[in-house]
Amino acid sequence: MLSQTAEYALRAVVLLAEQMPGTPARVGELAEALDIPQNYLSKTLHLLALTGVLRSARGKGGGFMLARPASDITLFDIVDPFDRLGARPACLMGQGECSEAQACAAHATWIAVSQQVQAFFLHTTLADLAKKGRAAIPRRVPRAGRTKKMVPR
Amino acid sequence: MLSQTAEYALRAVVLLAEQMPGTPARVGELAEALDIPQNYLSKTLHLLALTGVLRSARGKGGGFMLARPASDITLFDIVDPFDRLGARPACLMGQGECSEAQACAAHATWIAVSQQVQAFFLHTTLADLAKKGRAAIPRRVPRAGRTKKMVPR
DNA sequence: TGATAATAGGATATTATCATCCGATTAGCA
DNA sequence: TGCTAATCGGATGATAATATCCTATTATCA
Repeated sequence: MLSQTAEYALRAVVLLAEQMPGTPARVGELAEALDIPQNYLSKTLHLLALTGVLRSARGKGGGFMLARPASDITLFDIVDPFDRLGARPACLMGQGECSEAQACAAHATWIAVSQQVQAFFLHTTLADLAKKGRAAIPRRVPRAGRTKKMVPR
Repeated sequence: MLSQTAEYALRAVVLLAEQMPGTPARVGELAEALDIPQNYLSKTLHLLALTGVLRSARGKGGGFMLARPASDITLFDIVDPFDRLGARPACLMGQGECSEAQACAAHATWIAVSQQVQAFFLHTTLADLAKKGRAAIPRRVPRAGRTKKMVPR
């Protein structure tokens, strides 16, 4: 669902959200705690600093920290610089076949599903992720239906 | 959302579904019509033949055709050999942090959203895609649990 | 039976993503 | 001011996804 890079970013930022506010965390610490290559994480977080999600401080006592309260940072903010979730093509099939103008029968359904995914990222905040424990939301699981066994890649 | 390969497969199979039943279509035709590299499409469709979605015939008059009625082929059947949509990890963040045992507040919501995506692929058939025009039925997708709050960016 | 038309499929090239290396830059502190 | 700790960021390497090439195999038809 998410690229490796976006997932790294997400995990690191969640960890940052648990940090004492005002105190930056070093990339080395984060990288070790999350088992992520340090130099890679460094660049990833640097990009988030450029987009305004994080603040970075160089030099002794430096590191990364949230640029604003966790409740003001959405998953979209964190993930979008790496995987662009917005601006997704209207149809599953890319350029082909099915468009707003002449939609296939599944078009409306797909749009609805796809927008729920987007809404999830747009509306879920870092603060939501940080809160542990059973969520208030009841778990309603639609049935999975048949699953055919397929040839592995 | 889908890999290039899966998208190619989907578009090609949709085209196959519009073919006269019983008459195979050549890869060359499909590839040209869809602007897909021919040899690449050949292998892609071959895999779908192995999984039983298509039937292939070699030699003169050969080609690919659906192995069963379009209404019996789900999008999952077509896409799963390339992108495994099933068996997706429980949480966005992969190994970390948030699991069934100790879920973050967004966990249940994410699961619900993610399962709607799966349900879409499992329950939408090729016949649905082939039908043009405004859909009669958006096939009733249960609504995701409301997320907590909306933060304007 | 030979010519031709098609898929089958291994080997290989190309490209994008993921990851590492290492020097440059910046800030704090003695 | 110089030492040290940290990010910055360009260059490069590794790996996986995407695409191409070429030959083998198979089926049809004259």
